[in-house]
Amino acid sequence: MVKLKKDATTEEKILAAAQKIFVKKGMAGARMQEIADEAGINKAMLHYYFRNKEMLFEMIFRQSAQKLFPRLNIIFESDAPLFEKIEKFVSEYIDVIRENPYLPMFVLGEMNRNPEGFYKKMKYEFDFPKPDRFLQQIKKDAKEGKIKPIRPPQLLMNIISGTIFPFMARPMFQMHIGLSDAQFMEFIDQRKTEYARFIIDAIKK
Amino acid sequence: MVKLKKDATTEEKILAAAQKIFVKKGMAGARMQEIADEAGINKAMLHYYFRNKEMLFEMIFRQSAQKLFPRLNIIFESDAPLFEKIEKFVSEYIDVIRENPYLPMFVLGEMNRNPEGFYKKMKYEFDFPKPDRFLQQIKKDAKEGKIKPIRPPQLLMNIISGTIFPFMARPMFQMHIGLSDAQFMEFIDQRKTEYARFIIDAIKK
DNA sequence: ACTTTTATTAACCATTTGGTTAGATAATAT
DNA sequence: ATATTATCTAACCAAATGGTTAATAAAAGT
Repeated sequence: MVKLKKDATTEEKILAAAQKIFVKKGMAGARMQEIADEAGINKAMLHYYFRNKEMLFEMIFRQSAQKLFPRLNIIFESDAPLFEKIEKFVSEYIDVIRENPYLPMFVLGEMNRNPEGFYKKMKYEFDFPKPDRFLQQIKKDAKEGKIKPIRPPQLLMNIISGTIFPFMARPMFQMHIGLSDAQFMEFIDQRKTEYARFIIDAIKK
Repeated sequence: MVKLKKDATTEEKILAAAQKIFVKKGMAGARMQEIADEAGINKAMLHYYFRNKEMLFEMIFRQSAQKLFPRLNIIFESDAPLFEKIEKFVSEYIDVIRENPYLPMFVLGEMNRNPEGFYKKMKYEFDFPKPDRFLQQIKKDAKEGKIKPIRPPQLLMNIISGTIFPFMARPMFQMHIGLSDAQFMEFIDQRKTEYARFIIDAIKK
């Protein structure tokens, strides 16, 4: 319907439109015609530039995963002390998602529907966040008594859950507690600092 | 394909099959024919018992939400002390989801795709969990200095995130850390007790 | 017994949807 | 200028898909 970027190349317009539609409706719910309309071009162009729906989808999925994951590594791989890393992770990652609030539901949802498919592809194709070092750090700090004993994967899961989940549960949460969009954003803003402190409080001695 | 309950009524068979297919593939991805096959009946029966796809879907969605939410109230409304409530919530709710691991993604996903639609319907149609009392309890305990100061909705979100999210991120997580299904279940089992303790550690003085 | 209602099926229908094609137009090279 | 290649469109096509129908079998009333 509404095309945003006027002077973008056709290919870019398609990708932008496809991103929007796929992310909102998923692979199964997205319609090629709708993507074409959104991009303001003829449907045949989609096939001209990207062979078929599946390939276009894969493009978008990869692009989405690229937006979502690589930044993790920057934090995971840094050699800051644990608490600082946690603070950085929560704050920065919330920012990332706030700019693309539908990405987590899209990526995890599609992954859920077709786990094997992605397993093979993704792992080798781009730098997937590798939390090994981060896990090691937790293990070490726990052993040295810097933090309470905790299983590293559990802590990692805790951190990520509290960061990502609020966006996935957003409609439910807003409807439930009765929050406006602005109030939800305020809630998220508080979270940027408070959730890291929460985590740290849970593990510090 | 494989029908499980032999002596179930046709209507039950349809609901069971529809549940399975809808929850796995979502409204858009589910095919009426596939549901019929799964139930081992003629496709026309679906329309005989449930008018059309949308109504069948709504049936399943409601049924799913019923499985997922009402138990929350039992815990929310109880008058146990906070820490006990948290322990109970995490443990019991993980059990609920473990029996229906795809429900959260299904319910939240569909809700995301069509927020307005559900807003109107659900709120009045069945007892939606009302965390008011629980939030009040947190507020009171914080004010009385029983726990560290924390905004009640933030704490609520933390509890729920860590309980539900692991199931939604399961494929990603397993692929990522390299866990077998058995190992993931073990991970979840640990979580039943450890996550409540984690939360409590974060808020206790 | 037989009439009526309920349950079930196979075949069919209309629309949607992903995808193709033949041809036009614009850009680029020679 | 002319040939060649890349970009784009309208019309079309075949398969998939939600939904219907007419006929039949089974159950329930009478």
